[in-house]
Amino acid sequence: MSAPSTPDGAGAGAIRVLLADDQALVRGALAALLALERDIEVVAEVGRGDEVVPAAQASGPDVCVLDIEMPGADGIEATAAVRRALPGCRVLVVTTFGRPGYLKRALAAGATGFVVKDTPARQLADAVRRVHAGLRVIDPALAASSLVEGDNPLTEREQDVLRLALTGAAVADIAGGLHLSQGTVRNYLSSAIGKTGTTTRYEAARVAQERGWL
Amino acid sequence: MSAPSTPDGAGAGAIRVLLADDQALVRGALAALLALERDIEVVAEVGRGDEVVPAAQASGPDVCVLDIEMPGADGIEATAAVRRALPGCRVLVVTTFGRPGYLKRALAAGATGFVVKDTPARQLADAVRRVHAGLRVIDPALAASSLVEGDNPLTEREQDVLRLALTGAAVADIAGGLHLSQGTVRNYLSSAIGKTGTTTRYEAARVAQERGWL
DNA sequence: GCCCGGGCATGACAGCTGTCACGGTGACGA
DNA sequence: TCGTCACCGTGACAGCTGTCATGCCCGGGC
Repeated sequence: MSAPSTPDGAGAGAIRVLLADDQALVRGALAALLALERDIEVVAEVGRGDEVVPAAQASGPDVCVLDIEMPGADGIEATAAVRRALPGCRVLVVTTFGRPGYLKRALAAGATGFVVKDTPARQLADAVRRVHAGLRVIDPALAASSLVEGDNPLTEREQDVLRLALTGAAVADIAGGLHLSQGTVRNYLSSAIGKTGTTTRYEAARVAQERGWL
Repeated sequence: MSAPSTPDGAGAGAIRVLLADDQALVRGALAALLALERDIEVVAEVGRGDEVVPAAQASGPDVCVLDIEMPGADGIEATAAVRRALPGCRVLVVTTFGRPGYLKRALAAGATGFVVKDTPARQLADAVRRVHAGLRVIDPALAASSLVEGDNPLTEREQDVLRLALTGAAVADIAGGLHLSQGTVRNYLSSAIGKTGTTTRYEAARVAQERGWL
């Protein structure tokens, strides 16, 4: 495979890529996949969100390929941090769950591309190239459902109580954790249940999470 | 990298591998990783559990590398089906969640190996070789926690009601779905809550799922 | 200055959840 | 034959959940 010229005129240099995924096997496999491309070079691999920026600063990638669910910091936080620390570096988010809420937050955080792990493997390298060229790479179906779903209707406090509800905490525990009264917590829960169209706080939390609202 | 001789004396032939994972990107990346090994050949890739046996029959793999969570049939069902249909074919289960319950059921279904996606990438090929040689490949930490946790204490009916509880169904819905009275359902739920050491049916269902009891 | 929304709170209420006691039936193993 | 276990059921009860009405305070936008 011949090496194409890079859009910014840098000549024969390969696209330098940093990979972040908490699963070592998946990360290594993705590195192997990208290493097949002569114009792409994997220069760093990390397994935690909070290792992305230090590793990027040390290795100087052109593109960061980031999973979302990682310890230390999630991929969206890492995206924002990368954009701040290395403005010339572009971010491609690669995630298991194609959640419209994730897509929106990723783009808001500065990601150039967003693909899900259902994507055919051969498209990953192309996505990296396109992102490197400054082109948007977003799964069309996901973009469509993101438009349909609209913005997150939950207030900050509603999100707070739902996050604790996800852990199975009782109203009294949530109240204690957020320094609110139990009645207030019940009001926020009830409101969140209404906005998600569910009947219990557990369902509300799950649906909010699925939509990327949490 | 030189090709080692195979343990069964088949000579220079590479180990034929079938890959099953519902995420195309992960599946393709794993195929790329294994394809780097001169003694391993990926002969088929499928994305659904119920495609495993037909594909295996068509391609004649020595080892099937199976994810667990797949549409059509999960990797444990696929393991049992492969062992029945092609007794000479060995199975290596590769999964995201290292759940002791999964491990036990996978081994009971006939899997020779069981690794989690936290495994370093370079160990996958070695795991495939060892499984091909008939050797057990099991993550030691997982094996240890599997022994500690003991068997699944839930009765069939308790599992049934917890599965429906996972979907957020109310007692009346669960009763209707299983043709039981509401009181009976509450008794089973209460018993399952006790056995999982939780306080709500949602937590009980989640914990049971985490332990591989569901 | 007014209006609106979010945050926070109290209180009342209907219905649900989970626990517990008790009991019948059938299968199975000793 | 007996004991045990799972399955199934009823009923009572305490406490929790979710809804709803109502109201205050504060900050932002018009």
